[in-house]
Amino acid sequence: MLLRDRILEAAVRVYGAHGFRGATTRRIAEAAGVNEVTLFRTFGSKAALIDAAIRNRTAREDAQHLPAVPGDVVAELTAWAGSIHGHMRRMRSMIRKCMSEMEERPEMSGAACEGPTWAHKELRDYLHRVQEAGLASRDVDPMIAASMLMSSLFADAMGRDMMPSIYPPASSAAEQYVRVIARALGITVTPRATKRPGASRAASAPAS
Amino acid sequence: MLLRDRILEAAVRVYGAHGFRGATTRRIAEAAGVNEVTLFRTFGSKAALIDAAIRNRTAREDAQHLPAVPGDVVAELTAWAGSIHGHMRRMRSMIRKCMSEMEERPEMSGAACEGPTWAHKELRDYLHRVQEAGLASRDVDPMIAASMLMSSLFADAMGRDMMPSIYPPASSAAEQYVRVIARALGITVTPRATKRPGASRAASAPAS
DNA sequence: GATGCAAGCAAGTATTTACTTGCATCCCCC
DNA sequence: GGGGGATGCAAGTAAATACTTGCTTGCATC
Repeated sequence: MLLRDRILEAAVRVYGAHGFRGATTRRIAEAAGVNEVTLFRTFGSKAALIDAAIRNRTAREDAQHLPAVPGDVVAELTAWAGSIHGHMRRMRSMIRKCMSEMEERPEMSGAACEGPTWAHKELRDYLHRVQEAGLASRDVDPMIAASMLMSSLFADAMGRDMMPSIYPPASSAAEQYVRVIARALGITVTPRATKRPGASRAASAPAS
Repeated sequence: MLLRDRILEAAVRVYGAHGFRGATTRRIAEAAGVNEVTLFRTFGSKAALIDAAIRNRTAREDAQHLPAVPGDVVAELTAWAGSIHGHMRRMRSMIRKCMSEMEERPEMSGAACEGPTWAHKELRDYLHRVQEAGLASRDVDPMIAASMLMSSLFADAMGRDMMPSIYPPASSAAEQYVRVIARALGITVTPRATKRPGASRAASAPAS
């Protein structure tokens, strides 16, 4: 059934661009290259269609795991954070709409919360294992550290479009966040390989 | 002119609850206790009204400053972060809507970016002064540290409603974020005064 | 070729929305 | 007391929206 998937994909695209109220059945039908009546025949109502579209999108998250026994913590975290960051950035339009409509339509936007909640737990548990292995100080609550790294990735993915000046370059953002968290945890971090020597320390002096 | 302000306040309230498309002139008029026609006579159009309402709200931000010469860094940052966090939390509904509609109506939602951008700069410059004063390691880029603290406050304020389990209790959140950042910067932090002794280290072990 | 199902197409319905018009009413200032 | 400006009220308009109905067309299976 190819047509159903095409409609779902078009719906999530239009929803991401215009939100629930802005995602008119006309627009979705046009985006899917399908007659408007087909939407109602296949999904019953606009709400059911968009609900299915969001669920369909959030379902196929390829959940990436952190290693059960920590090795090179900074490298492992950087890879993981980079993938989470990329995922959030790809879904940013939809996530923004879901967040903004959570209060009005909790049953459909709620699915978007499961991903971050799961990822936070994954990260928190990993950091706990790192502490247990004696690789990090026990003075920092892993739950807080996990929250902060997740928050950094999240806010970066959401805000980079609107306020590019307050975030590091996208290519190295995840790594830099991980390194700060690692420092807080007392994990020894090797100095960054920067293109221009000396750029790593006090890189951004105040402009004014 | 009391009536104009009453309309603006009602408009921003309805906008925060329902977004641009959901903020119908009927709803705004009802919330303001005013005839619908008055909206058009006073502001011309719905778009102009909501634009004015958002600008009016974001304008009266009482900008809190960090001290020009750093003293007790953790205490100063905690106070500042707490105020920013409170502010973000009070405006969270409106911020969510602005973020989600930024792509569709950049001219009106754009005003919401100025606050965070300014706060980030304030924080980054402060951290730079802390480094210059020899109170913190120079190995961490102040811009990254500022981003991460701002991100933590922001994501907390936005996400706490939907995912309360992944954030620390609201009363101590700002302080905890500040302490982690301080650790990363190599600032000596005094151990937290917790209600139950021992709760500060390894406070949240994995549940499963 | 007949049958049945899935999809397109055209048209229509009831509701909502932004916005307008015309008139009555109130209140402040002179 | 009278005039003017601001506000309320009733009604209406044009457009958009979700959703329905009736019919045609294509296609695959028997």
